[in-house]
Amino acid sequence: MTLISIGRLSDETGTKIPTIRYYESIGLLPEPPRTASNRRLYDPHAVARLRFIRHARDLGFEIEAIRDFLGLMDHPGGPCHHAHGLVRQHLEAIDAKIAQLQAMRHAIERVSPNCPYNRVEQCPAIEVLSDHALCPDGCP
Amino acid sequence: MTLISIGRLSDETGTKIPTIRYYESIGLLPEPPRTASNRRLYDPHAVARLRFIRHARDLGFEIEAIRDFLGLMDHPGGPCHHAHGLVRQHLEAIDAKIAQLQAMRHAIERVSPNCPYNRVEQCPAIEVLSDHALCPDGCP
DNA sequence: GCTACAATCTCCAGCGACTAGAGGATCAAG
DNA sequence: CTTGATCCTCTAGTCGCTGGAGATTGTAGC
Ligand SMILES: [Zn+2]
Ligand SMILES: [Zn+2]
Ligand SMILES: [Zn+2]
Ligand SMILES: [Zn+2]
Repeated sequence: MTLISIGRLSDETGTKIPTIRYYESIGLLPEPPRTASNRRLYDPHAVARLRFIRHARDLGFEIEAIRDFLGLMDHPGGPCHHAHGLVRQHLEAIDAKIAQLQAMRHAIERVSPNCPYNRVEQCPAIEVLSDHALCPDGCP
Repeated sequence: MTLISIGRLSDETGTKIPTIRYYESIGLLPEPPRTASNRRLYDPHAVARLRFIRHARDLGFEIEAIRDFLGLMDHPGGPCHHAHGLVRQHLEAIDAKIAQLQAMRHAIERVSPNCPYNRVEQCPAIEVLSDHALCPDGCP
C-alpha cells in the first residue's frame, strides 16, 4: 500500500526519471495511477518490474527481449522454454561480440608500439588503419 | 585522373551511397567536384580516404577519432604520438568492453541450464534476471 | 528521336535507448 | 507567503547510419 513518487522510484532503482517515463511511453511500464495533481504513483509491483527491466538492460538484453520476458512473467503458470531460448540467443550474441572485439583487438594490437619514425608519414599506427592487407586473419 | 561516380565509389569501398553522402555532410569527406549535371565525381584520393574511414570504423573507431586521424594525415610531416594515443585509448576501451561482456556472460551463464520446473514460476532463468543478488561478482 | 530504365540528386524521417532542456504547475518547509 | 524542490508535458538531441519520396539526368535499344 506504500505508493511512492517517481523520484523515489528513480532513487530506489537507479533509473533516471526521463527513462522511467520513456519506459512508460513505449509500454514497458504500465501507466501508473496519479494523484489529484497528476503525479505518478508507483506501488511495489512497479518497483520490482522496473528493477527487472534495469537488471536485464544492464546485462545487455534489448528492450524487445525484455518485453518478451515481461510477457511471459505475466503468465506465471505457462511454460518457460521461450525464456531459455531468449537467454541462449543472447549468450550467443555476447559470444559473437566478444569474438569480434578480440579480433579487432588483435588487428589493432598489430600496430607496432615502438614507432621508429615519430612522424605521421610512415607511422605504423596509421598505416595499419589505412591498409586492410596489413591486418591479421580475424579482422572484420 | 580517373574520376568515378558515387555508385562506383560505393562498389569499390563497400560503402552504401547514403553513407558516403552522410560522411560528406559531416565533413569527413570533402565536397567533391561535380559534373555539369550536378553529379559527384571522386578521384583516387577520395577512394583511399573513404577506405581508411571504413576500415577504421570496422575496427570500432568512432567518427571523432577518425576525424582526428584524418587531421593528422593531412600533415604527414607532423609528429604522430597523438595517433598512438588514440589507438591506445581505443584498445583500452575495447578491453573494458570485453571484460564487461565476459562479466555479463558469467552472470547470465549462471542461469541454470537445466530448469526442473518448466514453468515461468520459479524458472531460474527468469529469477536470475529478476534478482541481482543471485549474480556473481563481476555483474555490472 | 523516343522510350525504358538505371543512376543520381535533395530533403526528410526513422532506428535504439535514452538524455536534456524549456516552460509551467504543485508540493513541503520555514 | 515565499522559496526551492519536485513534478508535469513536450520537443529535440545523441550516434552512425539507413531508407524513402519525388525530381532529374544518363544510357541503351529501337
Ligand atoms: Zn608513430
Ligand atoms: Zn583489417
Ligand atoms: Zn525454465
Ligand atoms: Zn546482476
